[in-house]
Amino acid sequence: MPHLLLKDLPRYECLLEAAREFPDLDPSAAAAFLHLLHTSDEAFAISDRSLAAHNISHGRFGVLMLLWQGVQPRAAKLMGADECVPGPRTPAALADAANVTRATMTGLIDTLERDGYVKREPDPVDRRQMSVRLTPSGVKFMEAFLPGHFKTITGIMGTLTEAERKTLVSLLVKVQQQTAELRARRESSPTPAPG
Amino acid sequence: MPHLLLKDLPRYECLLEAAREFPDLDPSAAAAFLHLLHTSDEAFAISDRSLAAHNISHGRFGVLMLLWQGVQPRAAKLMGADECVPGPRTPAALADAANVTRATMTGLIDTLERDGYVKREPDPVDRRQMSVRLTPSGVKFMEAFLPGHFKTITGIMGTLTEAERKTLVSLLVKVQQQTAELRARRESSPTPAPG
DNA sequence: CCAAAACAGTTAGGAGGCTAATTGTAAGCC
DNA sequence: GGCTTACAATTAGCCTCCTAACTGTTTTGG
Repeated sequence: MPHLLLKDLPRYECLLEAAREFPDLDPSAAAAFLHLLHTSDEAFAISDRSLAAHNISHGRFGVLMLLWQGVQPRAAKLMGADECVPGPRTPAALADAANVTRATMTGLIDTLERDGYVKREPDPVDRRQMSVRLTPSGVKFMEAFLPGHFKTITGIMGTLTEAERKTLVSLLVKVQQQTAELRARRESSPTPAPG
Repeated sequence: MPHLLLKDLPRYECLLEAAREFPDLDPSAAAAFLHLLHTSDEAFAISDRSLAAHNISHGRFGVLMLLWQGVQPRAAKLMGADECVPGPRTPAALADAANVTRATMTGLIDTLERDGYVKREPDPVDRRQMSVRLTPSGVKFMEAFLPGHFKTITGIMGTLTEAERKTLVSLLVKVQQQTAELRARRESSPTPAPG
């Protein structure tokens, strides 16, 4: 569902051929890039169907996960907290944790509130802030939904052995580090280094 | 830009911990899944900036690539054609190749036409059909844009050796096959096999 | 030969992203 | 105390994707 990606990826031999015409084209890099996006897209689509069957989107699901760690101690562990931390509560903190803008978070909370999964409450101390909480209905949804969703994800990766998964993650982490560096480089120096 | 994904992925030890509470959670599968989507998202964002700097989106870029193979023989090789094939021309064929709906393709062609990169022409034989072609301006754009874009993609994967790229692709292909099977299974049997 | 079905493309309306502008509240500073 | 700045959240408006409904054209078949 998410990006537009070609249905059929070019074969590697074709990239090799094309590289003769385009000196800037690195065939193995292009192949890795295209396969990465394509595979992620497919995996995302499977996961999305699992969510859509319960009338929930990936965005909303992320918010529910973030809120859930404040409700269920065991959920906190899922999200990377060493101990039981309350987790984000304000729209701003949620937006930061979920990596979306505050405006987007407003929209997500709107629909979650409309569906009865979360509730906004004004902060008694700072009247600029709101506090967002899972409703009992939201907690119930997570309890009911998560096991099946975990199975779906396991199914997607079920074809890889433990060792292969480990290798895959280590390669992906390398790419992540590279993208992080590229982003840092671009942010810090719109003017490339002098000299 | 595309999906909402948590900014910080849970660490593997946390997933291991959490798996004690959720019997359906497979820690290594979840880790692989999350890293796959996250890495793809980062790579996509880098590529998207490269495109956005030229006021073009991934969707529009895909359409331009599809049309370009009909103009430039060397471009055809990039797209996986064994020989110089004319490539898709009608909105329906483009939508099919790009894996989006026809309605979406209408919108993409609208904006590309507005920006002067493509042109719609009525089919003289079948008056239901349109024929979409790159304008000279569109061809010029591709010639000017592609080398830099190839460099961007190469940069993203630049941290991996040739061997690592090969390994990565082979693992991703395995996952693709799995997702394809999962999709086929779901499509063919809403009613699971009898007996 | 003409009605029905199939098909190409578009339009209408929805969801979830984004940026930019607004509103209301808190904090800092004469 | 009151002015200015900073901040939280929302609103408004745009983009790209979707599905569903609509328009016009071709094909099919009695």
